[in-house]
Amino acid sequence: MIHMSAIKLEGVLADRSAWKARHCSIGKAMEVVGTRSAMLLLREAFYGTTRFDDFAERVGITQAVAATRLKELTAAGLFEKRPYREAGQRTRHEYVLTEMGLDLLPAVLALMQWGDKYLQGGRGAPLTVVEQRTDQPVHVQVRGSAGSVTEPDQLLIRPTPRKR
Amino acid sequence: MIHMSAIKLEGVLADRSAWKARHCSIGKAMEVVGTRSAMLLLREAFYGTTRFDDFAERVGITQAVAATRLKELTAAGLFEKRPYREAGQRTRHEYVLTEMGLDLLPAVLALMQWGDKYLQGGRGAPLTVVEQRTDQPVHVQVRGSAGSVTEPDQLLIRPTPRKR
DNA sequence: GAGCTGACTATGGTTTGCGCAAGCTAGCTG
DNA sequence: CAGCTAGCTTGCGCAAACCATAGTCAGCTC
Repeated sequence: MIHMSAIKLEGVLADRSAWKARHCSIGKAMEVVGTRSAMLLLREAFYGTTRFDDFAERVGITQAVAATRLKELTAAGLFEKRPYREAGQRTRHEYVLTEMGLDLLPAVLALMQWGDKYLQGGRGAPLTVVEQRTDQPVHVQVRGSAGSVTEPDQLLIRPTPRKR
Repeated sequence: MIHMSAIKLEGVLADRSAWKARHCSIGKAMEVVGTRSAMLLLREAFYGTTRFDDFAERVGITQAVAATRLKELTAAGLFEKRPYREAGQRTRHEYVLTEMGLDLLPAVLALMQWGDKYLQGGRGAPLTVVEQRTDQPVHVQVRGSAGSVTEPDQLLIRPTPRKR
């Protein structure tokens, strides 16, 4: 099984041994959401959970970890901690996803899709994500703005042109 | 900024407090690639790196970590370790992505895209990924098989129907 | 057969992630 | 005003992730 499908590198990047990926977004992203607990808290938030105890209980982590992680994620801007009050109840707090948090959905679904395919021991996905309008399963795809799905060997990386 | 965009849950899933996500693919995926070093090794592999020393050097991790991680990822099936020989050289080994490893590209690019948007302090993406054919930037998107991009609030999760 | 090189392994130490168990506090209910 | 409950915090201990430095080993070149 031979795969010569490395992404092509352009310009100054062409000689991989001549540059270092110092400001790599992947690395930075992993420092924010690179733990199991963080990803699972995000999953829970996508499923609609907003309260502290529910997060800890449903993710299956201790409250100590939940507190630490939620604090970090809130500080990073993925969650917003908001006070709210139900009728006749005292004021409480809920953790709500911000736009920044919501924007991680493709990454989370991509991981889920991959896990469904390779880590479920042939049983396939336990859960199916569908589009309500069409009732068809959704997929996470790499696409060019033009339209169709882009294969890995059709990709090219270049330094982002800097204005001014 | 109010976001009521939790994914909808169907059938037995509707009452979130009544079920546990026990075989969650996201959790399983994070146990395989949930470290910074693993993700960065994958990045390097996508950039075309195949040799041990290059991996360690270019990712910026120690050889000890590189060895451990590459061993794990190979055991998990994301890399294949292959002997090869260049003319007049002795036999060496290279680490090549398998299909399983390649299939993580959408997840890695999704993380990169998110990091580009939120973690580069307004500077934007250091690198741009384009489609060769059209020379247009690519995006990772959640799509229904029908065609267009699916918004988070248009998603619905149900238990996968089991055959037999 | 001395030296080089690629691919590791070994040792020792710090930091982070996580679990278990317990305690604490503000504000509502009885 | 005692008790309950949501939302935490604290203390302890283990294991995993990571770093730095140094050493090993096999097979080629000279």
